[in-house]
Amino acid sequence: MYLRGVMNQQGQPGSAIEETLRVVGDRWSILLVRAGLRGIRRFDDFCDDLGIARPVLTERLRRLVKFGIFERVRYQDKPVRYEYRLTEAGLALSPALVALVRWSEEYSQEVSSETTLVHAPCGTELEQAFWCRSCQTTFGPHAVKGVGVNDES
Amino acid sequence: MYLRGVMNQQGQPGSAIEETLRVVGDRWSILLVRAGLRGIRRFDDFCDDLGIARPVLTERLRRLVKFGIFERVRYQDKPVRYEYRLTEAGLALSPALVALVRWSEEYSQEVSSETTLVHAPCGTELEQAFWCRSCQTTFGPHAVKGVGVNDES
DNA sequence: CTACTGAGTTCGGATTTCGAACTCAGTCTC
DNA sequence: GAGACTGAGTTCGAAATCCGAACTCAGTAG
Repeated sequence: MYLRGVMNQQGQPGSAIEETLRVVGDRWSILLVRAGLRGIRRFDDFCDDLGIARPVLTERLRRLVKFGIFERVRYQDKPVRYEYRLTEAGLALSPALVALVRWSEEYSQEVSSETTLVHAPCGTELEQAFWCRSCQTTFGPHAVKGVGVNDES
Repeated sequence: MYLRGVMNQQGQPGSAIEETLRVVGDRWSILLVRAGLRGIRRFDDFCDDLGIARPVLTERLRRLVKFGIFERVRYQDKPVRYEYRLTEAGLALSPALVALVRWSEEYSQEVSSETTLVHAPCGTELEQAFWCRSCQTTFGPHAVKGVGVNDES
């Protein structure tokens, strides 16, 4: 097989997505982002909502803050209290989340097969597509070059 | 099939995405899917490409097979050899992957900001959008109802 | 004075991950 | 036909993570 410029062994850069998954690719981080999108901001609320262990939550939030996905905001002074809010970068993870939710709905028979993701203004179930500004068209994953979907085969 | 029966700690069913992340939400699984999309199929190639430890790869592949994302295919008899191919469900994870790659490129500090994802026919950098069949429009994450993106704010 | 809140820390034990070396059947090279 | 090689794993002990439960610390409320 041919490796195209991706060195991932020791301390090498690795591709962008590998770094990203090193930050966000654990069992909790994406769930934390989702909780953030649902409006959860406080330590104890994350804890209760996800059932994550406190020390792990502490460490995870610290890391997500460090990588600019959440920010730690003082929201009260008397007893000093902080909460965690998604940054713009954190919000920008929502397409990935939506894709995961859609996949979950389609391939996990389990439980409600009710559609949970809709276009807010009209209530229609949403589709996810790629958009080409030049061509003014939408297209599916097979016309994407770069993840390797269409490399060789 | 697929994800039926995945429980969280307390034995509760949990929402669809929680189950999904329980299967796919670790440091390696998504990278394995990506490697699969890039055409990698053999045990040793996954190993070399990702630098994943062999015992972990064994366990991870077994799980992904169990949940219908990869299938284990005998491709040779003389010495019996198996390889791992993405199933349809596995391929269907590509939108999530693409979303992550795009996010990585845009927000991940470090490394080249060269565009790696393009619309194959024309070479334009792709955008990712949601598509409403009823309205015949694309829209961004803020018009999505269901992940909580539009709760308050 | 006591109880409670919120955001953490500390603890010891259980689980997961790691790299390196080993296995095992068959095949290729000399 | 002896030795090296291949591919798909296992086995090992050490190191890193994860866990729940209990504790801390500042301030507030009764």
